Amino acid sequence: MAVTIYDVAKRAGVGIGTVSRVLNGSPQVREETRQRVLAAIEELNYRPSPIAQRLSLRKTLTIAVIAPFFTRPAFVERLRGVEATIAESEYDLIVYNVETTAKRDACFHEVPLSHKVDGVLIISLSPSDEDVARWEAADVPIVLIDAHHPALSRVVVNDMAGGYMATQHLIELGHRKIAYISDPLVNPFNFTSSRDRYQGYRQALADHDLPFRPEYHQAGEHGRAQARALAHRLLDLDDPPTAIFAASDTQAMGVLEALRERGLRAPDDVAVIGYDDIEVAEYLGLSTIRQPFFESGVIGVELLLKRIDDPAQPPQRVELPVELVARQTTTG
Amino acid sequence: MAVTIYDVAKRAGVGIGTVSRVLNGSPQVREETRQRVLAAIEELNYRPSPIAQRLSLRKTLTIAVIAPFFTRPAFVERLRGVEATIAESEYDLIVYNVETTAKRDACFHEVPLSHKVDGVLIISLSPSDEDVARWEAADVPIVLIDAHHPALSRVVVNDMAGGYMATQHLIELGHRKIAYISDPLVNPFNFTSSRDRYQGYRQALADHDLPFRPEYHQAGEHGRAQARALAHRLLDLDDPPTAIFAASDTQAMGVLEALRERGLRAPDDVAVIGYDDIEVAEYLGLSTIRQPFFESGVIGVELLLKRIDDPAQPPQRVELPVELVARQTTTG
DNA sequence: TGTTATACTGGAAGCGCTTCCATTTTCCTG
DNA sequence: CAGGAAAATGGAAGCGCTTCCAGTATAACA
Repeated sequence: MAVTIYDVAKRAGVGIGTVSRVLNGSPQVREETRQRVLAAIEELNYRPSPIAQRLSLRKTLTIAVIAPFFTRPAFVERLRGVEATIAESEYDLIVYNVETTAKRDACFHEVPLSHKVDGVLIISLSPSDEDVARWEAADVPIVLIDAHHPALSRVVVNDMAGGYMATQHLIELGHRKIAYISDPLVNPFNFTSSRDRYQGYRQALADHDLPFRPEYHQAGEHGRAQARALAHRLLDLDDPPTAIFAASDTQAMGVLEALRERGLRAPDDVAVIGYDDIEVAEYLGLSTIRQPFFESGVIGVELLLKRIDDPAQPPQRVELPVELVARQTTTG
Repeated sequence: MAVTIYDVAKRAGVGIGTVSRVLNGSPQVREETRQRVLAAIEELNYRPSPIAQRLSLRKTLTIAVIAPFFTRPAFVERLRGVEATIAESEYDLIVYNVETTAKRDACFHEVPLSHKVDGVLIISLSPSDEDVARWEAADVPIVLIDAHHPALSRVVVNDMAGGYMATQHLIELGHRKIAYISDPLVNPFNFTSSRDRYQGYRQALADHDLPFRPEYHQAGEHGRAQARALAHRLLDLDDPPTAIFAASDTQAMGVLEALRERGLRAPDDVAVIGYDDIEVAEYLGLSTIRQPFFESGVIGVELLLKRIDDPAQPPQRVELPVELVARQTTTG
């Protein structure tokens, strides 16, 4: 049915070994023979079967990415970086979107052991020791992006520094009553960013001799609506904060919404800073902490491909910088 | 190295045919034998090699999606629908992100002929007759989402109706001077939505005996910043419009930005309606036309899988409804 | 011219499955 | 308990490649 290497060989009057050699650019083919084979390939419009190649090579030439892509805008940017880098390699990219812990567990269990991929990229989901042990037995290279495990290669940003930076920015603007709105510090997905940013927030307060007030930390499910409710709770306090640091821009939008509902304005009444610098942040004039999403995807893939080529590589940790982007919601 | 079907067969004291039969749930295996095989699989922690299965079955069990995913928020929603549906099937999903016409052409040329996939989903990119002819020769099922070609199955929304609906909404609110901001009607990616919505816009004007004024249609590259510039141009007109219909919410945001820069307010000074109902539209109080992105992805996959199972299926066209979402930027 | 090193080439074996066909086992029936 | 139909099973062939090894052509040299 489909054209195979045998058809090409017959047409070119050579053996299949020779065809294979020209396909793979082996130098040990006489130029004249190569041309003949190339002509036959062209005439038959032949494309080698990737499946057969993979079986023979004992490589899948594909890598998987497991991520909660679509629940948060930032993941899309990371995926762009991943796709762009994979596209330049000989690998295919297969994607698994995780929106529930059940799906995460299923992916964690099945994907690395499925013989479907040569490596796995995991975004924003930190595996347990048990997961990692299971994977090591299977000998599948794994790289984390925006997630943590000491035994695995990973590319991260310093969320603690980011939290510190955001808080310090507010302090430098003269604020003393600074609240923090985030996801639950402990959550089923084991997202660590809210926790790390919280550490930075606490540290910045401490370094500037500001007291930490438990009621100034409000945590709830991720989302604009939830953050809005948390902001209202903060503003209802007897001694409400004059500045709010939200653990993501999405949440910061909820905060802005709450302010608007009360006829309050940022930064005059309450300063607001978010985290991520998603697309709309600029439009909203939202101050934020920018992290290099696209680049994290690129580097994650690079680490993974390197690991696949040389499994002896020790796990590597790459830390990317974050950057303060001061806009109107803090500086007016 | 890896555990193969032979290892399982030996361990269970059966032939490989029998192991294959239990793997594939064939009924013609004695229960006792089945249990023995299952036990061996368990003990050896065996997983069949998908590559070998695929070679033997002569199916790739994977489908590709080609899309300009990341340049516009709406695509992400569609991708979610695609992924969710694929995840429930036995297929893998491999993704190609298209951000340039060169990449699009490369994907259009290579992907369907590559023997890598059993079917292809194309989002928002309309192929040429030549493309389609080439694909038909290769006999690869193709389904379009939000794109058009008479010979291919596709799931679309009625963009003309959407454009009509948006315009009529503005007319019903009393507006007579209604402008339209869109992508170029003819563009390298051959996106058709701006064009179709334009038709609807024109038709609604005509049906209500309103003149079409060429200067009220401003087209430019997609993007908030570009739309902002176009809006300024409209507002600089001697007789500026009192309402602006933007062909996407992203562009509507640019319009709102321009208004803000002039100290104008929506809807009092200028009413604004967008298209898509992306996430932030609600936050902004932006009136818009909602289309079922997620569902379009789901249905696209369903059409494709049906087509793969039965290649005799004639091409099908599924039209999804659009819906007016009236918010503050038109109704105050 | 013969000899030998070197450059090319053909094709069998093997990758890990599915499936078909032949063979063996089990189960009825009389 | 024999005989035959039905159920269960084993394993060869084949999917389309790569690669290794053996063999053949070519070139270089004496």
